[in-house]
This record gives sequence, structure tokens and C-alpha cells, in this order.
Amino acid sequence: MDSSKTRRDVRREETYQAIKAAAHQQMAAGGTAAVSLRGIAAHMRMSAAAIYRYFESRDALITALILDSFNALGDALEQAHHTAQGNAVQRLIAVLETYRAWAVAHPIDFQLIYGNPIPDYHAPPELTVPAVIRGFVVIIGLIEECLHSTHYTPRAPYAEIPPSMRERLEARIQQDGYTVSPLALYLGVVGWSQLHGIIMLELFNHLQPIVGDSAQYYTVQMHLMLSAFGLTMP
Amino acid sequence: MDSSKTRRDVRREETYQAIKAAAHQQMAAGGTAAVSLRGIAAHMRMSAAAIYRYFESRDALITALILDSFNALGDALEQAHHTAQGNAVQRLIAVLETYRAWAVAHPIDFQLIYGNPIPDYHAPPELTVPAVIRGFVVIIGLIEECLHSTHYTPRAPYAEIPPSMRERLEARIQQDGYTVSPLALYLGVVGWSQLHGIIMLELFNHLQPIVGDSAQYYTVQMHLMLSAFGLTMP
DNA sequence: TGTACATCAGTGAACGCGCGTTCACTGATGTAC
DNA sequence: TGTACATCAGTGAACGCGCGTTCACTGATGTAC
Repeated sequence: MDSSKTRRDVRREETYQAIKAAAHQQMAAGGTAAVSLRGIAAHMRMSAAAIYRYFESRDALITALILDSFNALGDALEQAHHTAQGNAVQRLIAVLETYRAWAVAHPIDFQLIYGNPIPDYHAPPELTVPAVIRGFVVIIGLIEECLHSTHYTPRAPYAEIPPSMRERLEARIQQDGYTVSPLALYLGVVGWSQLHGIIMLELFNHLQPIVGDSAQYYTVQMHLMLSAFGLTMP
Repeated sequence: MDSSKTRRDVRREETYQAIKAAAHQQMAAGGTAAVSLRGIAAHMRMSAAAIYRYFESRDALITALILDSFNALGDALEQAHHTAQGNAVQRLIAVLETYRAWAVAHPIDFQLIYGNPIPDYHAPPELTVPAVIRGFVVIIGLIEECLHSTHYTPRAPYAEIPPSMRERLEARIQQDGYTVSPLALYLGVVGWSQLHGIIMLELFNHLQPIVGDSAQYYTVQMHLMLSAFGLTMP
């Protein structure tokens, strides 16, 4: 009944984390596809077989890394949400800045979430599909808040949802049990897809040759987008 | 002095293309990282060593595939440009639709251009950097044309370049010798990064669960964007 | 047109390598009395 | 606190595999006279 950890438990947890850290390091060096159990084992000065005490297989390791990434992004956004000061729009801006900052600071994790799938690895879909949503929920929640604030004045063409999409979005909200309006979800998707493009191009260095300071470019475009949505900038 | 091809030359060219096709097939099956000379050889019922008659190394093969992808995208955009009917705005729309259509029809090629780098492969940078630009030039050329047409009425906030970016863009134009105005380049980058996000999310199936028909979503968002730029829709 | 020679596409074996995974094992840590 | 036993982290060898690349070779195709 004692919840105290034995030395063994502590060490086990340490090793478990160390394996993931080593795997992450491999990815940082050679891309998300470059995970190898033998490589990790060598780096940790243990036998490759030992890793099977911690992960059932290479796939299980990768799944754990992907889930960690999802959670880290979710955590970062939620923390930004709670830390942010000011009115709803200012807080939304803070969270969206965090989104990019996190992607740039953790390119490997961002790729695990949004990049090419890893060859020969197939994620259990029941785990990752809801995980994509988690960070997203923070953002659309904040957008919803903005829409109810005094800083929102509906502005064409983003004052309403394109008719072709309305039904689908409403269904999605019902199905997933979001507590947001369809318009907030719509603006969330629009914003997400716009900003995603900037981040992806930045991550692979396609944007910098043209715009130079991509952080600034992101900030400027984000502000333009939000004011197009009808949100008054502070 | 005869420019006629011998049987040997013809067969060589066929085999050269067949190797690339087989490599492409491998990528389609297992992602861009899944190219293996032995695998290709097996698929072609030849020995792995024979491939070295055609490519100096695995890296050289991949470089050829990447260049092919760049050229294919460039060709597709240029052909769309020449085929398109109507005024400048209509033609720009046609080209931008082609951009997405090509990406969706050739996801592997699109990933070779814009996706994760391939592990252990390093592209010779002098080849790929200008190649990214080629397709882009078609688009900014058309935007320039739009700006000079009667279908353009400057519209805030896209009527002018954010001051922080102006200098950089002008330098870029000078340096690369583009024959477009800084504003066209700016709108090109903005449009590119926005649409890129949609395409990337669609390619990895992140968008469809929310918006359903992603082709339609793309079309709608593209039209909204262009009219925000001040271009009159037909 | 026929012959001698040069070219070169393709072969098959070999190299050294790293991979994921399994298995019977050892020895340190933890538990029950 | 001390002892007997159970747990389990980690080992080391082995499995069968596929990889990129090299090398000396064969034999078909092309060229020059």
C-alpha cells in the first residue's frame, strides 16, 4: 500500500526517460526516421536487448515519443494560456506566439506531430488523432472568448462561415463535444492553416531567404490575420 | 557528328528513367526515406551493382529525383500559366489551383521539395535553392500582372509592404534579378505561406477530419485571400 | 559487307556494416518472515 | 536485524536480414577500316 518508490522504481523511471532522451537526440541529429534501438543502446552504454525491458518494440518507443511531443505542445499552449496577461485578444496573441516559439524550439517534436510519417512506423490511430486536437482546443477556446469580448466587431468576409462548410463544422462540434461556436472553430481552422504554412516553411528554411526575420514575419502576418477576423489589436 | 541515338543510347535512357521510376515507387510505398538501391535493383530484376552504371551513388539518385520534382512542379505551373484563359486574376486562380492539384496528385514529389529532409542525405545546396524559386517566379509574375490590371484596387492592409520587410524584399529582387515589384513579391510570399499550410495539412490528413472537403476549403480560402489582396473576383 | 577491336551495360560474389528481436543467463535489489 | 526467496534490470551471443559500395568478369552492342 505504500506509494513510496523503491530505488529500483526510481532508477527504472530514470532509465525510461533517458532512453527517450537518447532517441530524441538521434532524431535531432538525423531526422525523425533515424531512431535505432542499437544506436540508443550504444549511446547509453547498455546492450540493445536491455531496451526491451522498457519498450515492447521500436514502434512502441516511437509512439511514446510522439505522445510526449503532443503533450509537450499541449502543455506549452496551456501554460501560455494561463500565464498570459491582458484581454482575450492579447492572450490569444500570446498563445499563438507560443505556438510558433515551441515549434522553432522543438523542431523534431513538431515534425513528429505534423511532418512526414516515419518509414515503417505506423502510429496507433486511436492515440494520435485526439492528441492533435488538444492544443487546438486551447486556441479555439480563446478565439471563442475573443468573439464574446468588446474587442470583436464582425468583419467580412470572416464574419460568417462559408455555407459549404457550416454543416461539417457543426457536426464536428457535436461529435467531439466542443463548447465553442462554429464560427470560433472556423476561424481556428483558418488561422491554424495559415500559421502552419509559415511555421513549416520556416522549419525547413524556405522562408528565411526571402523574408529574412521569420519570427517577425510570423508576428506581422498573425496580427494582420487577427484584424481581418475582426479582432481589435491592442 | 550524327545526333541519332544508337540502340544502346535509347536503352540506356529507358533504364535511367526506369530506375528513377522504381525509386519513386519505393518512396510512394514507404515515404521519401525508403529508397534503397538494392530494393530498386530487385524490383528491376537486375543486380544492385548495375545501378552504378547510371548513378554515382544513392545520394546522386536522390538528387536526381529531387530535381525532377522541382522541374515537374515548375512545368505544371508554367503549363497552367500558358493554358489558362481569362483575365490576370482568373489565370492566377487557375495557377494556384494547379499548385494544390499538383501537390495532391504528387505527394511524394511535394515532400521531396518541401518536406522533411531524407536521413543521411544532404542535397547539394547550389542545385536546390534556385529550384525552389522557379515555380514561385510564375506566381509572382502573375501577381505583378494582376496589380497592373483593372481588377486591382489597393486594399488595406495589403496595399503596402510592412515597413520591416520592405528593405529585405527589395534587396532580394535586386539580387535575384526578378522583374517584379516588391509588392508583388510580398503578396507572393504571403499567399505562398498561407496556401502552403493548407496543402501540408491536407497531405498528412490533418485538415480533412475538420473541414471535410479540403479541395473546396483550399478554393474558398484562396479566393478570400486574393480578395483581401484587393483583387476583384470574376 | 565482313572483320577486328573498343565500348560499356550488366553480373555475381564479396566487403563490412547496422538493424530489430530472441533467448538463456547473471547478479543486484526488494520482500516476507 | 538476518536470512531465504522472488523479482527483474541488464548481459552477450545469436538469428536472419537488408544495406551501399567495390571489383574482376562476361558478353552484347557499336565503330573503324
